[in-house]
Amino acid sequence: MITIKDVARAAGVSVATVSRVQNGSVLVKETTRRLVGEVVERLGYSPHGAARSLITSRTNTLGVLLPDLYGEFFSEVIRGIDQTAQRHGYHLLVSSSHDDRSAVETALRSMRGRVDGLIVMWPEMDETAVPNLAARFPVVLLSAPIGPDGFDVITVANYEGAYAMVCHLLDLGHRRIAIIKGVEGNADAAERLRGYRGALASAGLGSAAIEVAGEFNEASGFRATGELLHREVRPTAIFAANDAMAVGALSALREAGLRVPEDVALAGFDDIPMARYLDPALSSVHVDISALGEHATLRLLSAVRDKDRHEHRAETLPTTLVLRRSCGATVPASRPTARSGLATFANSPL
Amino acid sequence: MITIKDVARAAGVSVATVSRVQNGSVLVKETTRRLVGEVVERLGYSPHGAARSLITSRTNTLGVLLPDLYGEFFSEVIRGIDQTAQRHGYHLLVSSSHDDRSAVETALRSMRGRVDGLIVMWPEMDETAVPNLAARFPVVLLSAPIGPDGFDVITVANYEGAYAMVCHLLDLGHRRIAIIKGVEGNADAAERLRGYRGALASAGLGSAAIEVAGEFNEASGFRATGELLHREVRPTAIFAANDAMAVGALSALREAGLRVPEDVALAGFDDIPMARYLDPALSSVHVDISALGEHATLRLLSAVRDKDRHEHRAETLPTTLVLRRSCGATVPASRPTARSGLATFANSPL
DNA sequence: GGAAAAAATGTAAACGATTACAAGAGTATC
DNA sequence: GATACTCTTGTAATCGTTTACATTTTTTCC
Repeated sequence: MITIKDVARAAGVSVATVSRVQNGSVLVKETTRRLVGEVVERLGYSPHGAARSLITSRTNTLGVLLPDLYGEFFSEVIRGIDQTAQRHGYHLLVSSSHDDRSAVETALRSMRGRVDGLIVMWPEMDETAVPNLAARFPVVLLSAPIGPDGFDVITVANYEGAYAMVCHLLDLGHRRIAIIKGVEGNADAAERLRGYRGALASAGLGSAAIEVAGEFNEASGFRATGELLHREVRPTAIFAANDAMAVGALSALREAGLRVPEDVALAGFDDIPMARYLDPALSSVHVDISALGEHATLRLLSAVRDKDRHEHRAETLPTTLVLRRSCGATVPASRPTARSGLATFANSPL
Repeated sequence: MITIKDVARAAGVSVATVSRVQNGSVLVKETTRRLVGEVVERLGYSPHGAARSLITSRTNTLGVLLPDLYGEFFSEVIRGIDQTAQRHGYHLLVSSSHDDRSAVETALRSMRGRVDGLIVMWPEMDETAVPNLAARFPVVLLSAPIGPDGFDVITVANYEGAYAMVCHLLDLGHRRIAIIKGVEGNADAAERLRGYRGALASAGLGSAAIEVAGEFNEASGFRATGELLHREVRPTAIFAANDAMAVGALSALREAGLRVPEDVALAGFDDIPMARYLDPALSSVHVDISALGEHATLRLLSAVRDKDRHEHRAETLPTTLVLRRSCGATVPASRPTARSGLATFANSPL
């Protein structure tokens, strides 16, 4: 492999000069610059990243720790992170499947000296994990249920979104509204549940809650819906704590011969890209998922570059209600309006 | 930041000993091992990745270059890569948006000394780019239209898959079958088109081809379908060269008040996870997308570990026809069978 | 108890870059 | 022509590890 020494020798200059040319230093005569440039080109030299990182103590890389890489949600998060990082000249080191504490710690250790900062999405996290996270390099947390002591935290307006959606279902006249809950111990799931309960309570229906467990994936949404349909008193509306479960619910309802929204209304959370293409198109609480990644990256870059001046804060991304056919709002079936079918092309990231 | 020297000093041993303990060398007395271990723990030491890479010339990281990170297809590819890499103790450095030559070259340069090998998905690549790829580190190409001289290449049975799907549509009695083509210059797109033409030709319909341009995304599928519907002679079946375009086509057909499959049959390619949840569920040429990533990773790991013994080869992943409602096969609407709706849970990776 | 062998530890040279500092080469000024 | 600049280049230390080799300590065996 070609090193800087090879280039220096071939060009008849010192390694310092080659280094200076590579880094665009002004202290190089034009003729030398050209000479070295040619040799670099001819030999196909590219600097050794690790060596560079070692001496400069900057890697130009950001670490990303996600619970999983499966599904549209994480895909969108990564896309947001990647776009932003790339725009600022940073690479991405990704790692997934960190459900338990020790897996996260292992991943963290292995990142030292490889990244300048880290984005961690870990909704199951609790305060006891904090000490391990801090004091290595800047960290931005996504969906973590803790305050901004030591890191930036970015969350989604889960409570408000769920509250609004359930209120909407109430407005449509539903009184038996079920929720398919998210993963136990997951911060997003907990807040969405709280929003659901809050909305029911505000309508004086606090005791009418119908709650069934789910795990944020299609299969559990399918299963949970089957369970709901076997109860004596069937719900007239189902609010799934995320879209993946809503997709499973939709399959289960179709399978049971029930029409959506006529027999059972359905709503989800996240507004993943797929939501608008389902039939009926899925009403959901819209989250700008890639913006989540983008904000996280911007906070992290700020922390990385102004280590001193940067101050941590907690940020909450707003949610909006996206009403499509599945919840039985007044959107006509055959000719979808701006918010449901076709016109989504206008504001979709295609 | 804590370095190995700090640990050595605190433990009253040399850095060599600390290093040995860290790497589980057998040449360490048990008591020393414990002592050092405790100090490491107490100080929260973790070795510096770049320093380690520099001296060992192994990074334990694989690079991944994709055209994009958007959509279910790439998401699945990455998932396959990640799972496999992780299982073998490797990290992933990802980079996206490499449509043109120079972007790829830049990305390549910046990877030296940061990765042990590279997976490049670059369907628009041509032979002239080969010299730049080789001679740095092991490279595995996905969907590249070139032979295995210098790297491993993994492709999908595009021709066969498209051929089979179009034959199926012919079997169903369709005679005016349109194709929404993929990106110009894209190897996968070209092969799928060739399969379409081949199938028509085999039925003596070579001159009846109806071809319209597309770009592998929902919007272009929508647009292309609109175009098809405005022709004097409407096709009775549409074969989209990938599922994303089929999704757009489905929206356009629904929008035009046409029933699928009764008025127009529809089929896609890739069988992305979303396909089974559409209504009607989308018939598609199934590609085991995450297996694509997995195979690429395994080939690369082999190349990385047995640099000498490893020999390059070209591998083609088989495709299978997945018939759901959208193409008008004999799958009943209300009770989906094993291949279409519900039962997909059984073999899906949920 | 002492020599030889085995086991444990330490010393120091790498790895490939960056960069402070020193030094050499021009060039303007008197 | 010497002095004091500026501009360009080179020398060598440094980053944090690993590891060959040297050295010390412990064990074995007679």
